[in-house]
Amino acid sequence: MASKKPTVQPSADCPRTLGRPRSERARCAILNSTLKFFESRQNGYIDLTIEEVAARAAVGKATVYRWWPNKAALVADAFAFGATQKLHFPDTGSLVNDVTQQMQQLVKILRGRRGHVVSVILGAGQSEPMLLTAFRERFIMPRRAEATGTMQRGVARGELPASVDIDHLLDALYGPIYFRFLIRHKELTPQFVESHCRLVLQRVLPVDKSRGKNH
Amino acid sequence: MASKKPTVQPSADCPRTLGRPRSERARCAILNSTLKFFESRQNGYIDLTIEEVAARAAVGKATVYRWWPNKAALVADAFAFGATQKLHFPDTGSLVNDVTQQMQQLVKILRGRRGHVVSVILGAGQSEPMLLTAFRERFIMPRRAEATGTMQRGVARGELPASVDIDHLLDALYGPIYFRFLIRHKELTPQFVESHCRLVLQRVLPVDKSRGKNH
Amino acid sequence: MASKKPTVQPSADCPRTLGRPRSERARCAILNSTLKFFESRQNGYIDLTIEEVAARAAVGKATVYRWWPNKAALVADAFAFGATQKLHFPDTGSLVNDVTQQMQQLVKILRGRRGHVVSVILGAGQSEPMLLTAFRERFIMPRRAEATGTMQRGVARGELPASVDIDHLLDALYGPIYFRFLIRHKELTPQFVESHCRLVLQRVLPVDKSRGKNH
Amino acid sequence: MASKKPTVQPSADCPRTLGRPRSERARCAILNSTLKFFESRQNGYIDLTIEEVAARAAVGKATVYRWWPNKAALVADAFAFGATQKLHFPDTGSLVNDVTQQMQQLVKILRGRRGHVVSVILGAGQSEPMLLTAFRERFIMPRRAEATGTMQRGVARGELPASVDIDHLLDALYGPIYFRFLIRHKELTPQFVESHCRLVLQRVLPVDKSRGKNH
DNA sequence: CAATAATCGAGACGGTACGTCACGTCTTCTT
DNA sequence: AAGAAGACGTGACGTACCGTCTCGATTATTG
Repeated sequence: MASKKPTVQPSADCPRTLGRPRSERARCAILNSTLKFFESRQNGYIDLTIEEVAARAAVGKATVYRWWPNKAALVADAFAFGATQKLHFPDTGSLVNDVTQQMQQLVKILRGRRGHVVSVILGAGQSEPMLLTAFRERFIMPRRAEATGTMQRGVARGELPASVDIDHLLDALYGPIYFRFLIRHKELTPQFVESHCRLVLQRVLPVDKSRGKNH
Repeated sequence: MASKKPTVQPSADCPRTLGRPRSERARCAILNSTLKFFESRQNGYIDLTIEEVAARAAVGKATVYRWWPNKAALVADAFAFGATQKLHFPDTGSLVNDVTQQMQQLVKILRGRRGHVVSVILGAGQSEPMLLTAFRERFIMPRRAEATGTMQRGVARGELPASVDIDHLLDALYGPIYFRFLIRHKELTPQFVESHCRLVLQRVLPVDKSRGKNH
Repeated sequence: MASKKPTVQPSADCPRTLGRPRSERARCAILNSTLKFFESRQNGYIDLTIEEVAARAAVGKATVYRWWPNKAALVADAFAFGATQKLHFPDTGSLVNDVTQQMQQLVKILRGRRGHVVSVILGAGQSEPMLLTAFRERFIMPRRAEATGTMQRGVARGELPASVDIDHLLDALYGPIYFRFLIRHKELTPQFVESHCRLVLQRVLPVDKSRGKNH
Repeated sequence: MASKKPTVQPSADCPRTLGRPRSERARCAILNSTLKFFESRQNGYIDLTIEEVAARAAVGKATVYRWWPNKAALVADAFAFGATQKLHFPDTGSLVNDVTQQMQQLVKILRGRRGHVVSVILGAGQSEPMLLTAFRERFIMPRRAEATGTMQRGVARGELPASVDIDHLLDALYGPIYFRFLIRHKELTPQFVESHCRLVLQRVLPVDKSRGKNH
């Protein structure tokens, strides 16, 4: 579907010159009104209406449809627009420390205002492949790439065996976080994060150095 | 919430004798038509229309609304109605075996027809607390209770330390499964299940027998 | 349409014996609840609901349908059931007096509680021939027959010419009453009745005796 | 009642410039489809369905509700929209002639296609004050105003006494027409009109010239 | 500077599904 | 057999949003 509606800025080869230029005010107002809707908690993807988004942004409905083909695209863009940039891995020299600290940051986000947007997107994404893909590409994957770097540093330092399956390890680390976040059967506390990091990494660490190696 | 609309069977204190009794045919037709809708894959919770459910079940719309207050309740009931009963833990004498086998069954379900219903419910549940609660109570929790039993057998057998946090352990086991199931960043293969079980359950024993004690 | 549902009481030749006899209580309750509905003023035929009639009469809906084929029949019966019997022509020896007195009684009814039922029936009757016919046969015609008698007495007394068209005369007398009653453009006062009787009868009376005949 | 839904054309104080303008095509299609429904005879006000009106006009249901608050308003407007304009009093120099001719026109309309609309409106109007009022203001009253003019000419010409109660006289003239039209107990023939006009207007003159004065 | 062109706000349009209500029928048990 | 209770399939109700379509007004570039 080569849509005529450019979600991103016009590419350089397209003149993009005639007529009134797109209103930046409108764009921001729309994205913000979308974010605001979710951040109030309680409301879900289904309850989000373009009609209301437009009204709250003091924008014509057509202006929304001109730039976003559907609700999913709008929500994905809104999320990216407001995405927290400050979610990074430190480099303290200790794998466990690095991972734990980053996961604590993640959990803080998930439990905060912005967290609701994440669950809404993941939820709606189950019925809207586009939305899920967008979330994966824009949120999960970049962080995963960085996490891979952290793991490789761990391997280099000898904290992890060279044979470790990093993808598996990341799922083992983050899976239970999202599990509790999405199923809500138990609270997602910092204590849980702490203890979970230890649980998983303890299993992949080479045998405790203090006890001596096995060979 | 003392709703007038009893989704469950009438409690004993209600005479339940006056008037025409509820049609069992209608009830089944409605639930089946709901299930069928999701099992076709592709369609999401938003696309499910009470109007269509009623029509496909050859039932009046009002009959649906008489017994289910909203779409979420209907879907939850439909899921429970068709819920796979054959998802149980064997008792092979080996914790790893028991858990692995049950998780393989679970993954088979998640990857099959019924799996789509699960993702739809979990997805919609992010915006409909009632739906999520229903799914948790009816699907997750019963299995979790059984799993707890299996773990306790493991403790009794000495495969797990008495101090183990079973809730945490279950999240460590199942979280990554659901993570891959919901985020879809990597395929949810039997190999992954196998290897993940090993990862989490290995070295849980207070002392790995094959390596001998340290003192 | 030889309906199985007898609106009138069973004829004598029908045994009418098997099973539980029709409940007189139910019949009265239904008719009364129907009348009561209209007498509150404000509510119209369209707003009358069999559901509500049954509920207010503490009667099963089916019991209403068993005895009355439709709303029109029910309303017609209810009207007949509660029909004022005290609408008769006096015989004072003076045509003008007789007619005036009866018309004043009629107007009193039309302006009272029961009047609303009349307008409702006439109104609904415009779209339900059966209802209009019922009202005509049960209310208009009997009175008209009596009026015809009064007129004939007038002819006998020499108050009216023998050539008078009684049907026309009655329409000239009652038409304007119902006109004001139904169109509501002017109030239907006793003064109007008084003056209208004089207007019409003055035109059909033989030339005023006090002035003597012309030849 | 300062309704937001303007049934009439926008008043001058309203800019009426923003947004897409109201579709004249839709307005006409709706009114015509309403009229057509009644002109088929047989069907009554109750049977008229907004759903069907909209469908037959190839118009969204919401468009009907946007401009007319209820069925009554729609029917009233439809009637006004198609209202016969050619119902006027001639000025032949003779009161009896003028009135007779106009009443014959009226009766022709009442007995024709459009007559059914009139009876439907008057009927439904008995339960819907708004509808009755609309009919009175738009149909009855304008004609009555004109009739008053005709009567006043009669007074000027000496055909009527200056003291005549014109309202009463008009009711005496038109009441019986509508009486027969609504009760349907006798046919509404041109002969009846002819003879009724004569009845009411004869001897209205203070002194019948043809017979000479009495003193 | 005027013409051109795309966007803006506003809001009406033809639709679809909503959740409710009453219809007239039915099925049960009770009287 | 008739009663009350109340669930049934049906279909219209009036509402809310959908995504599209005019409008007049605005804001840039181009001739």
